[in-house]
Formats: sequence, C-alpha cells, structure tokens
Amino acid sequence: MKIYEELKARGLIAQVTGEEEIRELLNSGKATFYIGFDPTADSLHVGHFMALCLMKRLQMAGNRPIALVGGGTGYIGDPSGRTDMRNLMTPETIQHNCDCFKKQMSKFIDFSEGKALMLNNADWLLKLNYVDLLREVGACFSVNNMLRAECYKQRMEKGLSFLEFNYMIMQSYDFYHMYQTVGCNLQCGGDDQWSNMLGGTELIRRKLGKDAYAMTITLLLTSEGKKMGKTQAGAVWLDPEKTSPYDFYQYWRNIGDADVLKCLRMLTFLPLEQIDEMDKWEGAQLNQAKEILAFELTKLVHSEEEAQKAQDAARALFSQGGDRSNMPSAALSAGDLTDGQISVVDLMVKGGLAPSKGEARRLIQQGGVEIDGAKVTDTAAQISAQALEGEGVTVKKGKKTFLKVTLA
RNA sequence: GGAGGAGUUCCCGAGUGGCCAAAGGGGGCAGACUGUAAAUCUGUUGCGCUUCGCUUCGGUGGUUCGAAUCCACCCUCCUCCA
Repeated sequence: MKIYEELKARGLIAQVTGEEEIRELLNSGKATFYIGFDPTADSLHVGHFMALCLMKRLQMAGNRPIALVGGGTGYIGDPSGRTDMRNLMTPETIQHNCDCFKKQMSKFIDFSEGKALMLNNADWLLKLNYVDLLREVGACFSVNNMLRAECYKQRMEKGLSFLEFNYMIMQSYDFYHMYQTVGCNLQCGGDDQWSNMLGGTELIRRKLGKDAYAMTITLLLTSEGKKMGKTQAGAVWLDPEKTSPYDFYQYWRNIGDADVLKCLRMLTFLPLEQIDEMDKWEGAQLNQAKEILAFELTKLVHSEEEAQKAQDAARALFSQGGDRSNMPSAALSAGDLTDGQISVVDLMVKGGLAPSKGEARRLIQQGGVEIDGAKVTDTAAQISAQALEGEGVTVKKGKKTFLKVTLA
C-alpha cells in the first residue's frame, strides 16, 4: 500500500487541495512539506504528536519534512478556533518554547543529512518591513474573502483584533517564502488550519503563478466531540517532566471504547491488518486493545523501557501482584512529620493527591481514600514514621489514582 | 469621538443593603453499578486550627453598624452612531 492510501485508510486525511496531485507527489516521495508549530507552551502535547507522526510517516516514504517553529507568528497568535484573544507572549518566552520544541522533535524526526529541516519563521518574519509587506503580499489578499474564512467566524461575534487578523497573512507568507527558498511544495496541518493554509497556496499562485498544495489531518476528537489529549488538569504533554510516562500511559489506557480503534489507526505505527483484527473485539476484550494502544504510544513518545515500566506499574496496581516499584511515588522529608507521625490529610496534600486539606477531608468522608488496601474512615487518622520507612505506604485516591509514599 | 450595556466562584449564569461562601446548570471529584470504558443514580465542589474564623463577586477609594448590591474615579469588553 502506498503512503497516500495508507494515510487515507488510517483516517488521517481530512481535506486536500487536489487529491490526484497530492497522491502523486507523496507516493513518489517528491514532496517537501512543512508543518507549523506555534510555541504557545514549553512542551509539545498530544495534539502535536499527530503532526509529528504524519511527518515521520511521510519521511519514511521518502518525502522531506520541514518542521517550522513559529518564533515569528508567535508574536501574533493564531485566532483559529479561539473565542478570545491569546495573551501576548514575551520574546523570551517564545524563544524558550522554540528551543524546547526543537529538542522534543529531534526524538521523532531524523534531521541528519538534510533528510529534514527545522526552520524558525522568526528568521524572516521579524525582518519584514510593514509598507513593503503590504505592497508585496497585502495586495494579494481580499479582506472580503478572509472574513468569510471559517477560522474567523467565531471571532466575528466576539471581536477580532487587527493583530490576529494578520495571522493568516503571516502564515501564508511562510509558505510563500519556503516555496522559494527551500522548495517547499506542500503544507500540512490540523484541519483547523485549512483556511490559513489555503491563504498560502493562493499567495503562491498569485505571486509566482505556481501550484503548491495543502493537506489537513483530521483533528483527533473524542466520541463526545472534544479535543483529544485534554484532561481536567490540562493538556497531555510529551515532556516526561510535565506528564509522567505513567500518567501518559494511563491517559490512553482509560480512553473510551468508542475511540480505541480510531486512535490505534491514527496514532500508532502498527500494521493496519493487525488493527483491523482488533476491530472485531468487543466489550471487555477492548481492554486489551487499550493496553496495546497505551503501550505503543508510550513507547513512541518515551521509550520501550518506560512503556514497560508504566505497564508493569498499572498491572500491579489494577490487577494485583506484579511489580510495585514503578508506581507513582512521593517522598516525604523528616520535616514533614510532627512527633514522628503525619495526618493522612497532610500526607495527601503533600503528596499532591489533594489540592487542599478541605478536599482531602472530603475525600476521606466520602470513602474515597485507602491506605494499603484499608479504607480510611477517620479524617484525623495519622500515619507513623515507621510505616513510611522502607517500602512506604500505598495511598489510593478514588478508583485509579495511586501514590506510594515513603520517607526520604 | 458620541450614546447605551456588561464584567459574579473552574465555565455559563442568578443575585440590586444584612437571611450570601453567594440560586440553577455545566464541568470536576467521590460513592454505587462495571471492564481502569460508556450510560445511570447519589453525594460533593473557596481556604483554614470546621458548632468557629478568614479571603472572594473587574480595580482603587468612599458612604454605612453592615456592601457582590449604593457613590466616585479608573480598567476591560460588547452594541449602535461617526
């Protein structure tokens, strides 16, 4: 199966400017394509992961990826899919975030020997002169058309600043610039980027009379229509410091039945035949598919070793026995204790299981806390230093949050 | 620039001098049921030394025994006019 067909079979392709041209381009490995990453945080998250996978797949098929970090567009902020304006970031933050992105991307994409490029649009955007830009590309954009673009629709109701309105022009300029300097002929991105991307192909056509293409990947939504990779605690990050491999594993392990197969197809590199086989599974058997999904993704993002550790820990905690050593843990210092003991409430707050003492008490009252398998019923319960020594105690909050607490 | 309107807790949104840590809904968390899923039902949802105290209704001052609520100024956003 050729790469384009595979992408399609995996459900990754959302929209294309021209199916025939793009199929030909990708299947023959002649595409130099770019995907943009806005440096809005100091780590990539699950949403970016899709894009990285796409880059990897296309690279394996012989195409040349360009990872474009939005050091310049970060100064503006993409209004797509937003109902309010982004906070303006300082140049220092933008630079810091760009650096972090670079580090993480290098793990996925092979940048050696020119097989892939990493560029930063700050290198050309920040040098632009306002009047020159207006004359050069501003004349090519129709405000009437721009206002019709999907990405501005939502904002037309709440208000859209001129700053953000220009985001599309900057992104279009990127494509135009890279088309000329590095022969970039295809832009990929999330489906929410469609109108911004069309701006680029249109600009290239008008200015150069040449054809360039755009392709969007399906946004990964849950069966409830929410963006995948978001939890109440925020995004699921790829940086192990921000989302531990265990939590990352658990996120996928806990995915809804309706979303497992979709995720396997879109995110993993498992052969389609194998995934089709899992498609026949039903009910509780899907738990196996979820384990596979969680393991595969943790392996891709972190490492096989980390994936194995996370799986061991999860199995130990949820199906008894096994290796307890890799479960999430926290260590208290002697200073956290008073008179050789600590209250369960304090222990939970210190260990991060509860944000406040009130919350911790409530959890106990509602029967949501267990220590070493025994339900805690007294909000004033204490744990002694002896209990914390050596192996420590295992605190369970709710049904699936475990924490091993030891004394450092 | 002119005329109106709005800013309340994680979000939406009630509250127009004390009975307000603030209705209702959403979301979250916990319990029951399960398969570490979904749906459903129940409880809960500012902080603390928890029959009590403290901080919170855009900001800063003021009136009052008492302010989310009244007054002044400021900030932000929306609508209409230019």
